[in-house]
Amino acid sequence: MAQKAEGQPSEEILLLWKREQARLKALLVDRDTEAWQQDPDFSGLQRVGGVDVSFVKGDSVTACASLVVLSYPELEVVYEDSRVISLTAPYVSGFLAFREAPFLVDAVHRLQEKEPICLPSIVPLVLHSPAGFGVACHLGVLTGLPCIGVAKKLLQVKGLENNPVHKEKIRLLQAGGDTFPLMGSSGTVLGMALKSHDHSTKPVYISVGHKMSLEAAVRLTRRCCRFRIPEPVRQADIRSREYIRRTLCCSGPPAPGLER
DNA sequence: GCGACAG
DNA sequence: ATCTTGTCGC
Repeated sequence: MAQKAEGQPSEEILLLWKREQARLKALLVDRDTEAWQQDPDFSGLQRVGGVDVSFVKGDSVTACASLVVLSYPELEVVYEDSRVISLTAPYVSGFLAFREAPFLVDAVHRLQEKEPICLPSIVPLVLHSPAGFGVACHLGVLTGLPCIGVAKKLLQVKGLENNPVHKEKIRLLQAGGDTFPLMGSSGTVLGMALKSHDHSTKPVYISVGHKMSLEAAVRLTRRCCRFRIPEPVRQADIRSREYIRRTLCCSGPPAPGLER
């Protein structure tokens, strides 16, 4: 039975989701497992991936999921898989993976059968996610690929708050590469705020995904940044958006400037 | 005057 | 997520 893509999920579904998260969490590997992660320059790493899902304006069901693969360290797109999808689960903060991950897993599987060459051995997948057990962990465990969680905003959970103290820490970040830990109320480090390049006001929030330490995740993310948003995720975002524009152009109000 | 909370 | 223009600065 499919869930509705809008509204709140029933308590029953929510319970199932929590159990599934707990099940997957037991399979999570939060340390470095690949040889290239030990190298200061990540030599040996040849591909990095990015995923994103873009939406149609007044539609909470129709979207476009994109998976891109970039060469490393050049950061040029060498593969793209974009397609229109129909979401079945609603968005619930903390459970984003149940809405988006199934389609991302599909894309990874298509990559594996269509372009096995693209992931010689390792494709670390960069994407958005928070601290805890977000999309990066979820996707990582389900695909077995190393993943990194990258979020544009702080997920306010487990004591994390975008309060004046937090804002002050952001203000104190000097140069690209500077970081500060995201300390949860339990005293655990849930992630890192990273100033992704010299001239960005807002940091990016890095959290462990799968098969990679937080330290390596931050270092690699930093190396994937041409602008504030890591290039793999940025390309996935641009391309999924563009795909929607070209494919579903007849929806929504007329574009500004084209009224007459 | 609205509303704050990954996408 | 999405709706949105110009503008200031490197």
